[in-house]
Amino acid sequence: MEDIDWDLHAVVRGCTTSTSTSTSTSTTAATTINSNSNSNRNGTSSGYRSDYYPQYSCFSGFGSEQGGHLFSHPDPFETRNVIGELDELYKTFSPKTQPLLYSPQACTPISSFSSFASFNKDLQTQPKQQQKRSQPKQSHAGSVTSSGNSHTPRSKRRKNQLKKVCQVPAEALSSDVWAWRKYGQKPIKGSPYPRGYYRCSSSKGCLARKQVERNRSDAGMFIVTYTAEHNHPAPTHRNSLAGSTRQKTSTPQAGTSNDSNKPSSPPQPTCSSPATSLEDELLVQSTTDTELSREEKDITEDDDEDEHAGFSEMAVSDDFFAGLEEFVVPATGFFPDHFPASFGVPWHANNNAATAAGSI
DNA sequence: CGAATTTGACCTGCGC
DNA sequence: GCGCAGGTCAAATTCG
Repeated sequence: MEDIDWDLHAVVRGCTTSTSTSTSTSTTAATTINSNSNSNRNGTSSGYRSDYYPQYSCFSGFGSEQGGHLFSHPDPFETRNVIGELDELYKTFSPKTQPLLYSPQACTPISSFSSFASFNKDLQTQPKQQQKRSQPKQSHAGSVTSSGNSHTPRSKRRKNQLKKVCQVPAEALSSDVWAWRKYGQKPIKGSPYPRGYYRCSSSKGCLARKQVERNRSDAGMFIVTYTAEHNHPAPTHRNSLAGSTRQKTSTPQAGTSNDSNKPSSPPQPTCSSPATSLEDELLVQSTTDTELSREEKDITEDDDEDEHAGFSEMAVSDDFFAGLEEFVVPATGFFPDHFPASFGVPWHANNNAATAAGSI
């Protein structure tokens, strides 16, 4: 419960932020953060496919060194040059990949950051909050840790993992063909929105992971970080594999006037993907937050907003997209017919998410 | 009943 | 070296 406190504050801040900025980022850029020991066994087979997200651009770069300079461009909106560089990098990163589908206008690498994590940290200048987690360690799962994924000692997680960060519109989230299963959610310091952790549920052995976080500056955008790659072909149907992703929408959350806005998301089984749900969650949370904190807007620290607002990075390794070609959609088309419902996404419908957020 | 989500706890990396 | 924050696990819960 104590967390609530934290959350609320965060919420408040988020509210402010989201409302105030929101313009800077409608574009996307991509950056590959750090790469090394990620789990891609065959860097070739599967990966993140840029065409998958036609709407937002995808770039890829390498480790922080390169990635960093990539986005160090002073003017966030001077995409062209940057893009060119990105493109090169991208090629470097995935030589065999096809040309990026992103369009210059669409993508605007804004800020430069070597790693998303650090990026976040930078933003977070607020005083450290005391964590109340100093609880006696239980020998329960603690050690389990390593056992769970004995192969991947957490140790190298942060340092050597290949991460691909991208900023995508809410709609894009739902367009994800992969089946993701949520395995955790955490409030992120300095961010009003919690970060959701998802792993590929299509294949048990798949190490692909994804983190979804709402953009502080632009509530309409989500920061998605992909880690590792899929070791299996993308499902033809988004939900073909994990079709059972729960869609808790429903329920009597109807109270929210927002519902009226959304096309009452046609319960299309196929459309309701994990992605959607996560999207919902985040959205809901933010929404809730917004409502809650509306009054405290001022509290916010807008400083960061602007700065990161622009950062939309997307590093996509071709692998990711391998097999997704079918999903490639014309820049205009945006989504394949598979995900029509996604749009109607119950932004506020998911009380679950709300609950989660609130309970945090 | 099986699968997905939620949530609290634990572990590791990283900054100070 | 210490503490914080992020990331992951797994039990419990919920839902189809």
